[in-house]
Amino acid sequence: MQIRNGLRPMWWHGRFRGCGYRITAPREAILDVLSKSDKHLSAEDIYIKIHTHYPVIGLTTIYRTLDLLTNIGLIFKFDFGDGRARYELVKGPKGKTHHHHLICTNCNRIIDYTDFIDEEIKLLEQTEKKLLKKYNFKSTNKLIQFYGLCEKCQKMS
Amino acid sequence: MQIRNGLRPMWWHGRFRGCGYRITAPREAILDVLSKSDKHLSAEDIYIKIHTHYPVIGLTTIYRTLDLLTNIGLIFKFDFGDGRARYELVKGPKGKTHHHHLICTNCNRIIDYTDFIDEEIKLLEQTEKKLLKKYNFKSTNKLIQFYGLCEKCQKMS
DNA sequence: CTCTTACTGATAATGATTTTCATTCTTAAT
DNA sequence: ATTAAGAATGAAAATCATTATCAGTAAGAG
Ligand SMILES: [Mn+2]
Ligand SMILES: [Mn+2]
Ligand SMILES: [Zn+2]
Ligand SMILES: [Zn+2]
Repeated sequence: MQIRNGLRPMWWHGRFRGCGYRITAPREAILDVLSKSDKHLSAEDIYIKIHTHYPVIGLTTIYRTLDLLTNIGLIFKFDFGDGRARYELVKGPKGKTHHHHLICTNCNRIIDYTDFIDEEIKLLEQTEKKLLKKYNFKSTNKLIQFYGLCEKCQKMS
Repeated sequence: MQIRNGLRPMWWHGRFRGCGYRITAPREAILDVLSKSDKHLSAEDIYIKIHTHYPVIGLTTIYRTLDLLTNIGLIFKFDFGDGRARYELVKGPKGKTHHHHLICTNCNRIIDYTDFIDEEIKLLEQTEKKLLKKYNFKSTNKLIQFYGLCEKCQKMS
């Protein structure tokens, strides 16, 4: 397959080894695509990006790998309501982890927003504690999304 | 078809007429099922419930009607990540509108929670305003969900 | 009651994701 | 470096929720 661009271990190799997973060309390629994009890519998006360079890698493997990466917590899987899952590296280049999404219900544009998050996070963590007490529900993830119209789509309506 | 249980106009008839929609037996049946359940029903759930009594109504119509009801704002459509959409009347019997969801990622149980919402809503509305200013994004809906393990599933792990 | 056309349901189509299974490749052990 | 075990892969077929088609039905305005 010969995709490896050098044998230097990448930052995620350790995590993989620790879980008993093998490091393979498709996995390298997929993580590479994800880490070089700031978009919210679907499985097919990734497939197409990789396919131009390495036609060998199949869509099945993309799905399997994305599942794996989601499970070990390296990527987030989102559903923005357009019928296909979208994926995003948990840590962007600068380690910015927490952000939420604005979703235009007209053109499906996704806007990341990281502002005003501190208060949100604080409140949500409080809430999590209360939920644990009252419902015995141990929350591990929280999801916040705003649906509406983006600037462009407001003008057209 | 003859499902109408009486000719008395229901609370939602006005809304329907106003939008130019017709009042039909399948629509009555679907709204009836939804208003008598406190669960989060999928299209098929509803189909099965109705089908025992009125085998005439097809799944296609269920989907179409749920779409319609979602669009005119009578019901909410949710995706809890199990591959099928789930629906819920916007107003419960007592008019309780705002609530969010705890989702067990192990057994898929959904817990409604209405506690601690006031602060949340307040914060979110603040945030909405800020988002409008900064991104010119006009939010119409917000979604909050907590993912984690319910009481039962914590014990088993 | 009649007419227009919104609504319906059977059926087929779609399209994202999963399953299957024979083959290939990673990697730990020799 | 060689080898052996089994994890990972990809082509193809299968799933399965949702949507599109289309000819027939019925709501409801006049
Ligand atoms: Mn994002
Ligand atoms: Mn609910
Ligand atoms: Zn838009
Ligand atoms: Zn559970």
